[in-house]
Amino acid sequence: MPKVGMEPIRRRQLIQATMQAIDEAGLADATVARIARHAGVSTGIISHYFGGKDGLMEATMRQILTDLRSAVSERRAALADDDVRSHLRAVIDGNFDRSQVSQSVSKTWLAFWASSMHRIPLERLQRVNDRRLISNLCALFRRCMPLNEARDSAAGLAALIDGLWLRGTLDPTGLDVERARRLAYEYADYQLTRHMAASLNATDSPTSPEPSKERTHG
Amino acid sequence: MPKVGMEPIRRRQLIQATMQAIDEAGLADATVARIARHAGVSTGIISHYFGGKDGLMEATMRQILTDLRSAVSERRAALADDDVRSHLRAVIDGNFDRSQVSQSVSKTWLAFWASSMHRIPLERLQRVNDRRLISNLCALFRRCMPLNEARDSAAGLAALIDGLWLRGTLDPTGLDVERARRLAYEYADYQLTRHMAASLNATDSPTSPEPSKERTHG
DNA sequence: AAGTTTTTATTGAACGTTCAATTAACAAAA
DNA sequence: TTTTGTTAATTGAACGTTCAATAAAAACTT
Repeated sequence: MPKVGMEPIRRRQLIQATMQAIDEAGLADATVARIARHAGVSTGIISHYFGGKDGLMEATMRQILTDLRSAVSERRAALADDDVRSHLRAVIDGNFDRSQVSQSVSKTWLAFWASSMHRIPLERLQRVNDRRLISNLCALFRRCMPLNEARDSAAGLAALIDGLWLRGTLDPTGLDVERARRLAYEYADYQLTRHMAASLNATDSPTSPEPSKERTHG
Repeated sequence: MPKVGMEPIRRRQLIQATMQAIDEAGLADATVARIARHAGVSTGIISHYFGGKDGLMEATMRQILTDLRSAVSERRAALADDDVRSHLRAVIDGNFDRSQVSQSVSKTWLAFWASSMHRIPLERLQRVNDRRLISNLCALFRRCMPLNEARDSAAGLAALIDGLWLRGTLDPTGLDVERARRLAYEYADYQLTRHMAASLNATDSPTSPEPSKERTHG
């Protein structure tokens, strides 16, 4: 009879080893030999369980997306209050979880992000995730503002989250998670209050103020 | 004497061809053969003018950064008004120029962004550019708010710009430049007015408002 | 013993680099 | 004007390396 229950163990091992290899050497130099070495197994095992390197890469990205999805939905499910603001903060917190977990996850995410533009299977996974974030945010903002404004608020907040995360990943110092969450919180609050003020004042001038007038050039 | 003055022509040709190749097939499949084919020359010429593939890649990234630098500084130099708000908008406009120029530039930028974490020469170039953007923004915000707040405003706006650009690059639809600029403008204005309101009210509570009913923190 | 898991050795394709040969431009010599 | 010499520019085939995939042997579990 066979050796039993090895498959899920090996799959988790190899996915973890893939992230470590990408963290260590980048996607271009994450060879099957290096990945296998990280997992403490031989190279042939990768084709055995994933059909090949591409299969392992896709499984790794799918794992990362699944983890992010869980991080967000768990936080939203655990909310005591059901107001928009709390849900927005839960989404923000969940999205910055991926950085907290480990540097290897962040680097792997970024590597896949870049290569998803040219690898169809990765692109599909990427787009599903992107749409979910926008969709979640838009549905929340929709509770207290018209659709068009909700769309812009969602696009802006999603961009800010991704931008903060991206800069934190590239920064050798690492991401300052507390600061990133604070900036994202403030932006979300700004979007909420901005609409409240507009609907209260009922003015038709939603555009910008004139903060200061200066001269010199930096 | 030989055919003279070919070097600057070939260098420009090959850098252009590199971006096209990366746009077409991604950094991983941007082989010297493909790049040479795009430029209409033979493979050997790359080593002749750039010392090798790595040299060409570095030169390509340097070109992109130089173009961005020019786009920003030209817009700032051409400003009629010298107030903070105008300068911020010039920086924003300049940063979204790189997307307008062409898709190949955006894709190349993103590819280098991801690989800069593992290639030291690219990382150095990347960091110089990052610091310049933050430094520019921080100096501008510094004109009308304390240093700590200016730092946060700069970090937030830089993240929003990069996030909008990143999402636009990944989106097959392409970046909606007008919308991206509008969202960045609004965020910049929010940072400016936020401080004005705080300094006018002279309250010691610079934190968030209360848009909807809530209690706990996510 | 029987069958699955795992290793090891091998294969063929693809890559970047190199370099001897060729081409083209120009100046000097005839 | 024509010829010859010189040299940068350019080619492309050959080379050595590296990689993922494969298959057959080995090890291990039931």
